[in-house]
Amino acid sequence: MTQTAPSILARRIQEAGLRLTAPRRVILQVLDSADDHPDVEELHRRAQAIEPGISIATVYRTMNALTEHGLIERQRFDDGRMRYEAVPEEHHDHFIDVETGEVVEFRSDEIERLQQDIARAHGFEIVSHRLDIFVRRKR
Amino acid sequence: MTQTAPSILARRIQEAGLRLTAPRRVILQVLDSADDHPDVEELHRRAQAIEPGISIATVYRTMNALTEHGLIERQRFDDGRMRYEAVPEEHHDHFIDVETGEVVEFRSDEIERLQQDIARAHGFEIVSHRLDIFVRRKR
DNA sequence: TCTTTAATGCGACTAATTCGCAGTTGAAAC
DNA sequence: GTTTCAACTGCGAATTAGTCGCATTAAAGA
Ligand SMILES: [Mn+2]
Ligand SMILES: [Mn+2]
Ligand SMILES: [Zn+2]
Ligand SMILES: [Zn+2]
Repeated sequence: MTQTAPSILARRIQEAGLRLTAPRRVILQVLDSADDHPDVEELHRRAQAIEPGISIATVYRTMNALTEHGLIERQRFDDGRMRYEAVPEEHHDHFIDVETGEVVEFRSDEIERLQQDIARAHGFEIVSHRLDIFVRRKR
Repeated sequence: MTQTAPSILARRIQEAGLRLTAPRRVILQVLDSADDHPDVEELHRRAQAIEPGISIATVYRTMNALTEHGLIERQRFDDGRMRYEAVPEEHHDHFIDVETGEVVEFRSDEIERLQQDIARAHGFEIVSHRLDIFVRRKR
């Protein structure tokens, strides 16, 4: 039987003590082949395309489990919904094009370092942060 | 009759072509005397304390009107709800203490400038941005 | 193969916010 | 001061994103 290549996340989900179920296999495959920042509804749509019958509740629960175990990253831009992306090699922040909705990633070591400095000066240690820059294309 | 001093926002709301109604007077008074980042439920609670009978729908609608006219600033930290604050003299970003929920404001001209630089390098112009730093007190 | 218990699908529920509607009222025009 | 009328209000119903209870299924370790 031709079977889909095992997801990169599949290993990690089992290492985390989670079960690798059929719906999860599909969701992980969707996540592996995503290079954007889909929300649950979009993930569900993509999962359905591979294997109809997967419940949206399962997508929600799976994404929660993955997030809690640090296997995926969760973002909320400006519309209400949560968006997901693979845990990146290296932390990055986001430009969001207000006209198109397009998301562009960037990283500034300088900004990261300045945040550390400012937090320290306030007697805080950083747990996490989010820098969303809403932009439009210059012309 | 002793009447509350007219809200600073009262003038501006009329300049914006909005009506200065009784519920709005109360809400504006609440906003003027707030120095934190209350959500709608908290604003409603405070408004009710001054004048019972004000509907939460009115608070929602008023905050939307104020936001649309740029008379107030709207934030969403990490819980789902929207939070509001007076439009600040000068833009600032936020530390959010993950243990207490406390919000501390800060401003870094350097970070602001770097954002401009990076956006420009990507061919973007910045519409707005948000930098939320989730922290805990160092000890 | 057996057993245990996490995971699933479903539909009901919740929380935050919006909306339709009938009645009220600010404020501009008389 | 009175009239006028669209903006605003309170109410409850609707919407949206996400969670949860429950009976059933099925991973995966023994
Ligand atoms: Mn990203
Ligand atoms: Mn602030
Ligand atoms: Zn960053
Ligand atoms: Zn800033």
